[in-house]
Amino acid sequence: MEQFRKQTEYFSQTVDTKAPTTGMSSVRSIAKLAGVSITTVSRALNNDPAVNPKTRERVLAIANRSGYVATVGRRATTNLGFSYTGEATLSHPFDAAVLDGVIHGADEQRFDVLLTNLKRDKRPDESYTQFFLRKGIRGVILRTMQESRSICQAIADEGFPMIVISERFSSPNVSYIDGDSRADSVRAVEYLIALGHRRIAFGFHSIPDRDHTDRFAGYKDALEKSNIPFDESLVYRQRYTLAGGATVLKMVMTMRDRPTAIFFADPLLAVGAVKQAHALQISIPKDISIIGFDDTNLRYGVHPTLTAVCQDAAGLGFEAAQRLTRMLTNREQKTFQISVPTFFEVHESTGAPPAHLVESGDKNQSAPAQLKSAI
Amino acid sequence: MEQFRKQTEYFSQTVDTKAPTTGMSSVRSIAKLAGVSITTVSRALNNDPAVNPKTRERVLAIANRSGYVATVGRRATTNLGFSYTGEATLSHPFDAAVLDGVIHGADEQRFDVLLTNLKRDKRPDESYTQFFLRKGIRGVILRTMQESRSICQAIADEGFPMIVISERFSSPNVSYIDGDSRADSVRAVEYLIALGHRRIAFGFHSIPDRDHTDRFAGYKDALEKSNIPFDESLVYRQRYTLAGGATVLKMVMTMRDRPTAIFFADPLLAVGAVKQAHALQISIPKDISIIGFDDTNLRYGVHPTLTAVCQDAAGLGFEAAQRLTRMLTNREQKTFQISVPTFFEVHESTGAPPAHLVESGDKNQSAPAQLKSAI
DNA sequence: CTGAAAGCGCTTACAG
DNA sequence: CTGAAAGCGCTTACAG
Repeated sequence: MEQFRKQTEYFSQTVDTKAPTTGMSSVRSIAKLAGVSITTVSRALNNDPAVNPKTRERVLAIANRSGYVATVGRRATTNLGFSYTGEATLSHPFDAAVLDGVIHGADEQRFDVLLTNLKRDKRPDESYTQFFLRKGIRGVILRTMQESRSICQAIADEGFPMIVISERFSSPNVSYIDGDSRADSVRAVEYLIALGHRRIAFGFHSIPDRDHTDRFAGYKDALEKSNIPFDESLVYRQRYTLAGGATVLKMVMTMRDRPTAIFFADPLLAVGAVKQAHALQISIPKDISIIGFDDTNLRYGVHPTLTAVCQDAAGLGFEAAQRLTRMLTNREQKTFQISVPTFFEVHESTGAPPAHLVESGDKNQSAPAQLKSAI
Repeated sequence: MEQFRKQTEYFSQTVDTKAPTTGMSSVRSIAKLAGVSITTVSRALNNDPAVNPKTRERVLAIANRSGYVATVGRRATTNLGFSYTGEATLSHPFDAAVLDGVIHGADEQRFDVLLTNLKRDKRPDESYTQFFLRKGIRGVILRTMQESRSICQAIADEGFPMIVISERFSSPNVSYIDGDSRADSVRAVEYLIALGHRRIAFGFHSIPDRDHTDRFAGYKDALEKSNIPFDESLVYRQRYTLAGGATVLKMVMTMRDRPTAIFFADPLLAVGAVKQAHALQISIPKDISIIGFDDTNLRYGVHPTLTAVCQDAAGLGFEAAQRLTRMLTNREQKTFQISVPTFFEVHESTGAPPAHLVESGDKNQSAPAQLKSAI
């Protein structure tokens, strides 16, 4: 498929951690390597509480390293897992696009995609490896949030083949692929500043994740670089819905000394704000400029077409699935840490601020000192 | 989840075809029932060409009837399949919403959802039952198009647990759940007629499926009921994209004797048309009325909010998955044939036609005789 | 085209 | 907490 061609990688590092193993892994081969009986291997794989924790750990580590695979009948499974470490957010366009990409990325090596619920099904006493083996999953693609990042780390530590989508990890053993939106967030806000905006609101969703944290940081960076004091009252946290975006717009427009531009870190918020502006007969960009974020092509669905920081969510899913399944097929173990830069597109939702709202004097002048001290 | 509460069924019939079976099904129990050895059962399940086709068929039928389930290790699989009989269209909002519903519907009975590619993986010589067993799938939810409907029939004929989403079948052994949009399509077009519209265009996507065929039929019904001659030149087939909708709008607006309203059978087409209208500074509904179709909540994402025929795609997926997994858990076999009516919502994209484009004379008068004879 | 029997991979009483 | 051995469910030469 055209849309899933390989992306150029700008910030990519690949670490070989193990040579490919040879031969098929079985309870027998694991038993030999672990120096235990096949009985113990079976028990360890099935989480029999009788097994010594140390033994269990050793067996599972060898199982992962040797590429042990559950069988349906006598055949090796070909399931690629797709799991959330926290709440599933599949109704969000980002996730729908990622999954679409994952399915196509799994195509080449003829893997099927199994959607599993870690939260629902993982027994508290079993390891992640045991859980995935039980589901016939050979490798897993993970979606995570800040508060459940440790689960990704734990899965990687067990040595189970995995890759996280849209988070970053400093531990070299955790594979991930993410879109790096911070630089373009800076660029987006600087673009607004260059157009003459000084009071710029920021809207993001209320679930803490790395993407939104990055974009928030980019927003603050840009303000700081232009000596515009950061104003907490211009920051809006909302649920990622159209209603959330509409709320931000309504609040912004009714503020005293209102902002002349809004940068949204979430596609649905941006679309909801545009919609609300139409309803209130507020003209974009004449009355207010809006920059959105777009994981797919929602920016083209509204009028005016949104100036937006964009990433190809389907591409991230495709890349993750293709790399992981190739790794599984070639029986090798690598770690991928890939950051794909976003791109910034200027369309029609941004322009100069309304004349009557611009402070008099030099546009490049920094905000007055009393504003700074107010923070 | 609030959004996945059980829907009221208006047109539902449930047919009991078999009493629940008792005990676990195995090669041994199937062998006994089929009067063959376990060797032959194993061969039949694995599609060994040596097996007599009649024997194979008998064995597979018994396997389905007795609820034979592949095992991972020694455990029964809990995979609910989600498959397309033709091209996958997961990037469409309808499919994304359906899948979201399926996942939540599978939750109650703790099933996982396995996305498989029939086209890619089914070997030409194996039966559907064999294919699904090989994947560890216990029941399958199918998405289909007109030209691959026969695959759904074939799967049902084999006796494999299944349910089709969004098609209808007359054979009593094929389970389905669909949204019935014909009546509301009539209502939508009649609403336009009541507002004074006479030249009403129809836009739908180019992939022949039952939903769109229904809506087209509803469109024609409504015209006929009001004695408005059907005009093929007002029918637009487009790919289900924003660009497709934009094209329809541009073509409609440049027609001689142009339509004053458009009824779209696809959400993306409708959104694309609204967007294009803004770009051309065409006012909705002052210059043209638009009625869309909405599987999710896209109608709220554009301005003006779209008057639309709506269905809850996620609800269809939820219902299908919940019924199928309950059936599998209770080891019973039933057929479901359920039609959930759509609903028609009047919002802001519809109004009276522009005065200068309305034919003089009584609005309720039928079209001139010479137009009728032109068909 | 079919089956009895050996075999494979895994699990599970039983024994220690 | 562990293992030898029996057993389970399925597959696969081998024989006919």
